[in-house]
Amino acid sequence: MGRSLQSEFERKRVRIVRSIGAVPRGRVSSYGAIARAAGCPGAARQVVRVLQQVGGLPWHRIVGAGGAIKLPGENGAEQRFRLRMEGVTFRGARVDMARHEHKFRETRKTG
DNA sequence: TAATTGACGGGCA
DNA sequence: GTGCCCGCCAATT
Repeated sequence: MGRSLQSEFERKRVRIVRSIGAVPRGRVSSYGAIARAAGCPGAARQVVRVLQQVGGLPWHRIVGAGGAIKLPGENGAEQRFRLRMEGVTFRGARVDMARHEHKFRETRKTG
């Protein structure tokens, strides 16, 4: 097969990028959930790296487990602002995950 | 080559 | 609810 030019890491990164991009407006997902959806369970830190490196992604829709905003300082404030602008509601300092967590669906046909 | 660093996650006191 | 520890992965130093 001809995809040998891409390393395993690069392919994982692509899947992570696509998973992040799949989170619709008004909904959120967590670092760990994105990693799992991309087929890389346990690679939450890798999701962070992608968010930092790749532009044009809905970075504000990615939060910590339980809906915690993990960005420090002004960046965290902007994330909350952007989420609110999309209609996302909070429960204290955290996103109301019960209402806004995005559910990824498997690539299974039998749905 | 080894140690350190991060927008992490989960278990436990 | 909070703080500490350990596991996790890759890039940097």
